[in-house]
Amino acid sequence: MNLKLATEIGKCLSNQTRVQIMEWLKDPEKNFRQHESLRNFDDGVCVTHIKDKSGLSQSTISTYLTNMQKCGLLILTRHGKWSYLKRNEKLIKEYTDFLK
Amino acid sequence: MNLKLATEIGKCLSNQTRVQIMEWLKDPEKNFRQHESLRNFDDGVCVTHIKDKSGLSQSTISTYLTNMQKCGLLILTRHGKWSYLKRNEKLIKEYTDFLK
DNA sequence: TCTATATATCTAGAAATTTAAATATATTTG
DNA sequence: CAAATATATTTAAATTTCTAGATATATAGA
Repeated sequence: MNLKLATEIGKCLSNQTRVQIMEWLKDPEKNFRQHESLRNFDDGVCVTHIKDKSGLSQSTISTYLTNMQKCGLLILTRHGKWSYLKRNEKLIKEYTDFLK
Repeated sequence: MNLKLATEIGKCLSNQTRVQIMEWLKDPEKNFRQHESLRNFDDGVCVTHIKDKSGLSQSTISTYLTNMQKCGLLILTRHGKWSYLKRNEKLIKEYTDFLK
Protein backbone atom coordinates (compact mmCIF):
# COMPACT_ATOMS: atom_id res chain seq x y z
CA MET A 1 0.00 0.00 0.00
CA ASN A 2 1.23 3.48 -0.83
CA LEU A 3 -0.06 7.03 -0.51
CA LYS A 4 -1.41 7.27 -4.04
CA LEU A 5 -3.31 3.98 -3.96
CA ALA A 6 -4.64 4.73 -0.48
CA THR A 7 -5.96 8.05 -1.78
CA GLU A 8 -7.68 6.35 -4.73
CA ILE A 9 -9.31 3.91 -2.33
CA GLY A 10 -10.34 6.85 -0.14
CA LYS A 11 -12.00 8.48 -3.16
CA CYS A 12 -14.04 5.35 -3.76
CA LEU A 13 -15.06 5.36 -0.11
CA SER A 14 -16.04 9.05 -0.10
CA ASN A 15 -19.56 8.48 -1.41
CA GLN A 16 -22.39 6.99 0.60
CA THR A 17 -23.67 4.68 -2.15
CA ARG A 18 -20.22 3.25 -2.73
CA VAL A 19 -19.63 2.64 0.97
CA GLN A 20 -23.07 1.04 1.09
CA ILE A 21 -22.16 -1.29 -1.76
CA MET A 22 -19.04 -2.39 0.15
CA GLU A 23 -21.26 -3.14 3.13
CA TRP A 24 -23.87 -5.03 1.10
CA LEU A 25 -21.16 -7.19 -0.42
CA LYS A 26 -20.04 -8.29 3.03
CA ASP A 27 -23.07 -10.56 3.11
CA PRO A 28 -24.46 -11.26 -0.40
CA GLU A 29 -26.81 -14.02 0.81
CA LYS A 30 -28.52 -11.55 3.15
CA ASN A 31 -28.62 -8.56 0.83
CA PHE A 32 -29.24 -10.03 -2.61
CA ARG A 33 -31.39 -12.73 -4.10
CA GLN A 34 -29.85 -15.58 -6.03
CA HIS A 35 -28.93 -14.76 -9.61
CA GLU A 36 -30.67 -16.77 -12.35
CA SER A 37 -27.48 -18.16 -13.84
CA LEU A 38 -25.41 -19.05 -10.77
CA ARG A 39 -26.42 -21.05 -7.70
CA ASN A 40 -23.88 -19.50 -5.29
CA PHE A 41 -22.19 -16.23 -4.51
CA ASP A 42 -18.62 -17.48 -4.91
CA ASP A 43 -17.88 -14.81 -7.51
CA GLY A 44 -20.03 -12.22 -5.79
CA VAL A 45 -23.13 -10.39 -6.93
CA CYS A 46 -24.35 -9.59 -10.43
CA VAL A 47 -23.94 -5.94 -11.43
CA THR A 48 -27.62 -5.66 -12.33
CA HIS A 49 -28.66 -6.61 -8.82
CA ILE A 50 -26.36 -3.98 -7.35
CA LYS A 51 -27.82 -1.42 -9.74
CA ASP A 52 -31.41 -2.40 -8.83
CA LYS A 53 -30.72 -2.22 -5.10
CA SER A 54 -28.93 1.14 -5.33
CA GLY A 55 -31.63 2.83 -7.38
CA LEU A 56 -29.05 4.70 -9.46
CA SER A 57 -28.76 4.61 -13.23
CA GLN A 58 -26.96 1.90 -15.11
CA SER A 59 -24.22 4.24 -16.31
CA THR A 60 -23.59 5.68 -12.85
CA ILE A 61 -23.33 2.28 -11.21
CA SER A 62 -21.14 1.01 -14.01
CA THR A 63 -18.76 3.94 -13.49
CA TYR A 64 -18.71 3.41 -9.72
CA LEU A 65 -18.03 -0.29 -9.97
CA THR A 66 -15.39 0.13 -12.64
CA ASN A 67 -13.46 2.56 -10.43
CA MET A 68 -13.84 0.37 -7.36
CA GLN A 69 -12.44 -2.48 -9.41
CA LYS A 70 -9.59 -0.38 -10.82
CA CYS A 71 -8.26 0.52 -7.38
CA GLY A 72 -8.66 -3.11 -6.30
CA LEU A 73 -11.50 -2.84 -3.78
CA LEU A 74 -13.63 -5.20 -5.87
CA ILE A 75 -12.84 -8.26 -7.94
CA LEU A 76 -14.75 -8.78 -11.17
CA THR A 77 -15.54 -12.12 -12.74
CA ARG A 78 -17.44 -12.45 -15.98
CA HIS A 79 -19.78 -15.31 -16.76
CA GLY A 80 -21.15 -14.89 -20.25
CA LYS A 81 -22.91 -11.56 -20.49
CA TRP A 82 -23.02 -11.08 -16.75
CA SER A 83 -20.43 -9.47 -14.49
CA TYR A 84 -20.12 -10.48 -10.86
CA LEU A 85 -18.38 -8.49 -8.18
CA LYS A 86 -17.03 -9.43 -4.80
CA ARG A 87 -14.96 -7.66 -2.17
CA ASN A 88 -11.18 -7.97 -2.37
CA GLU A 89 -10.60 -8.77 1.30
CA LYS A 90 -6.84 -8.91 0.80
CA LEU A 91 -6.64 -5.33 -0.46
CA ILE A 92 -9.12 -4.11 2.14
CA LYS A 93 -6.87 -5.54 4.82
CA GLU A 94 -3.81 -3.88 3.30
CA TYR A 95 -5.69 -0.59 3.30
CA THR A 96 -6.92 -0.83 6.88
CA ASP A 97 -3.45 -1.94 8.02
CA PHE A 98 -2.05 1.12 6.27
CA LEU A 99 -4.45 3.42 8.10
CA LYS A 100 -3.66 1.88 11.49
CA MET B 1 -19.75 3.49 13.19
CA ASN B 2 -22.51 4.09 10.67
CA LEU B 3 -22.75 4.70 6.95
CA LYS B 4 -22.91 8.48 7.20
CA LEU B 5 -19.91 8.84 9.50
CA ALA B 6 -17.92 6.32 7.48
CA THR B 7 -18.60 8.39 4.36
CA GLU B 8 -17.43 11.59 6.09
CA ILE B 9 -14.25 9.82 7.13
CA GLY B 10 -13.85 8.56 3.56
CA LYS B 11 -14.12 12.15 2.31
CA CYS B 12 -11.29 13.20 4.62
CA LEU B 13 -9.22 10.31 3.31
CA SER B 14 -9.91 11.09 -0.37
CA ASN B 15 -7.13 13.68 -0.69
CA GLN B 16 -3.44 12.87 -0.81
CA THR B 17 -2.33 15.62 1.56
CA ARG B 18 -4.85 14.57 4.18
CA VAL B 19 -3.86 10.92 3.96
CA GLN B 20 -0.25 12.05 4.20
CA ILE B 21 -1.02 14.00 7.38
CA MET B 22 -2.57 10.89 8.92
CA GLU B 23 0.63 9.02 8.08
CA TRP B 24 2.92 11.73 9.44
CA LEU B 25 1.00 11.74 12.69
CA LYS B 26 1.67 8.03 13.18
CA ASP B 27 5.20 8.98 14.18
CA PRO B 28 5.49 12.64 15.27
CA GLU B 29 9.03 12.21 16.64
CA LYS B 30 10.24 11.07 13.25
CA ASN B 31 8.31 13.53 11.10
CA PHE B 32 8.29 16.75 13.12
CA ARG B 33 10.71 18.71 15.20
CA GLN B 34 9.96 19.50 18.82
CA HIS B 35 7.62 22.44 19.33
CA GLU B 36 8.99 25.42 21.26
CA SER B 37 6.39 25.30 24.00
CA LEU B 38 6.02 21.57 24.71
CA ARG B 39 8.70 18.99 25.38
CA ASN B 40 6.75 15.95 24.20
CA PHE B 41 4.23 14.88 21.59
CA ASP B 42 1.58 13.65 24.05
CA ASP B 43 -1.01 15.99 22.55
CA GLY B 44 0.32 15.60 19.04
CA VAL B 45 1.79 18.09 16.63
CA CYS B 46 1.32 21.86 16.41
CA VAL B 47 -0.86 22.98 13.51
CA THR B 48 1.84 25.36 12.26
CA HIS B 49 4.29 22.50 11.86
CA ILE B 50 1.76 20.51 9.86
CA LYS B 51 1.13 23.55 7.67
CA ASP B 52 4.88 24.09 7.11
CA LYS B 53 5.47 20.46 6.20
CA SER B 54 2.48 20.30 3.84
CA GLY B 55 3.39 23.45 1.93
CA LEU B 56 -0.26 24.46 1.64
CA SER B 57 -1.73 27.75 2.79
CA GLN B 58 -2.78 28.40 6.35
CA SER B 59 -6.46 28.63 5.47
CA THR B 60 -6.43 25.41 3.47
CA ILE B 61 -4.70 23.43 6.19
CA SER B 62 -6.97 24.91 8.82
CA THR B 63 -10.01 23.78 6.84
CA TYR B 64 -8.56 20.31 6.33
CA LEU B 65 -7.69 19.84 9.99
CA THR B 66 -11.00 21.22 11.21
CA ASN B 67 -12.89 18.70 9.06
CA MET B 68 -10.65 15.84 10.12
CA GLN B 69 -11.33 16.81 13.70
CA LYS B 70 -15.10 17.13 13.14
CA CYS B 71 -15.42 13.57 11.87
CA GLY B 72 -13.24 12.38 14.73
CA LEU B 73 -10.10 11.30 12.88
CA LEU B 74 -8.03 13.81 14.86
CA ILE B 75 -8.13 15.03 18.44
CA LEU B 76 -7.39 18.68 19.10
CA THR B 77 -5.86 20.06 22.27
CA ARG B 78 -5.21 23.73 22.80
CA HIS B 79 -2.29 25.09 24.80
CA GLY B 80 -2.44 28.85 24.86
CA LYS B 81 -2.42 30.16 21.36
CA TRP B 82 -1.29 26.86 19.85
CA SER B 83 -3.41 23.93 18.69
CA TYR B 84 -2.03 20.41 18.76
CA LEU B 85 -3.41 17.49 16.84
CA LYS B 86 -3.05 13.77 17.26
CA ARG B 87 -4.65 10.73 15.68
CA ASN B 88 -7.78 9.33 17.26
CA GLU B 89 -6.73 5.69 17.23
CA LYS B 90 -10.01 4.57 18.75
CA LEU B 91 -12.08 6.02 15.91
CA ILE B 92 -9.60 4.83 13.31
CA LYS B 93 -10.03 1.31 14.65
CA GLU B 94 -13.81 1.64 14.58
CA TYR B 95 -13.58 2.75 10.96
CA THR B 96 -11.23 -0.02 9.84
CA ASP B 97 -13.32 -2.59 11.70
CA PHE B 98 -16.36 -1.25 9.86
CA LEU B 99 -14.66 -1.68 6.50
CA LYS B 100 -13.57 -5.25 7.27
C1' DT C 1 -4.00 48.34 26.07
C1' DC C 2 -1.27 47.72 21.84
C1' DT C 3 1.21 44.54 18.94
C1' DA C 4 2.44 40.17 17.26
C1' DT C 5 1.34 35.48 16.47
C1' DA C 6 -1.79 31.37 15.83
C1' DT C 7 -5.84 29.72 14.05
C1' DA C 8 -10.66 30.03 12.10
C1' DT C 9 -13.97 31.70 8.89
C1' DC C 10 -15.71 33.96 4.71
C1' DT C 11 -15.57 34.43 -0.11
C1' DA C 12 -14.85 33.31 -4.75
C1' DG C 13 -12.78 31.36 -8.85
C1' DA C 14 -10.72 26.95 -10.53
C1' DA C 15 -10.89 22.12 -10.70
C1' DA C 16 -12.93 17.71 -9.84
C1' DT C 17 -16.89 14.82 -9.01
C1' DT C 18 -21.64 13.42 -9.75
C1' DT C 19 -25.10 11.72 -12.49
C1' DA C 20 -27.76 10.28 -16.32
C1' DA C 21 -28.87 10.24 -21.28
C1' DA C 22 -27.09 8.67 -25.42
C1' DT C 23 -24.36 5.61 -27.62
C1' DA C 24 -21.11 1.73 -28.17
C1' DT C 25 -19.66 -2.96 -27.32
C1' DA C 26 -20.14 -7.75 -26.01
C1' DT C 27 -22.73 -11.86 -25.43
C1' DT C 28 -26.61 -14.94 -25.79
C1' DT C 29 -30.40 -16.78 -28.12
C1' DG C 30 -33.66 -17.45 -31.83
C1' DC D 1 -27.21 -13.09 -38.77
C1' DA D 2 -30.86 -10.33 -36.14
C1' DA D 3 -32.80 -9.14 -31.79
C1' DA D 4 -32.47 -8.82 -26.95
C1' DT D 5 -29.91 -8.14 -22.85
C1' DA D 6 -25.79 -6.73 -19.94
C1' DT D 7 -22.30 -3.65 -19.33
C1' DA D 8 -18.98 0.15 -20.71
C1' DT D 9 -17.95 4.61 -22.52
C1' DT D 10 -18.84 9.32 -24.04
C1' DT D 11 -20.73 13.65 -23.17
C1' DA D 12 -22.45 17.41 -20.70
C1' DA D 13 -24.79 19.93 -17.10
C1' DA D 14 -25.21 20.38 -12.04
C1' DT D 15 -22.96 20.11 -7.81
C1' DT D 16 -19.16 19.73 -4.78
C1' DT D 17 -14.48 20.21 -3.53
C1' DC D 18 -10.15 22.68 -3.62
C1' DT D 19 -7.45 26.42 -2.57
C1' DA D 20 -5.89 30.80 -1.17
C1' DG D 21 -6.59 35.75 -0.14
C1' DA D 22 -8.88 38.62 2.96
C1' DT D 23 -10.61 39.14 7.25
C1' DA D 24 -11.97 37.86 12.01
C1' DT D 25 -10.97 36.00 16.50
C1' DA D 26 -8.12 34.44 20.33
C1' DT D 27 -4.11 34.48 23.10
C1' DA D 28 0.43 36.05 24.78
C1' DG D 29 3.64 39.39 25.84
C1' DA D 30 5.40 44.18 26.08
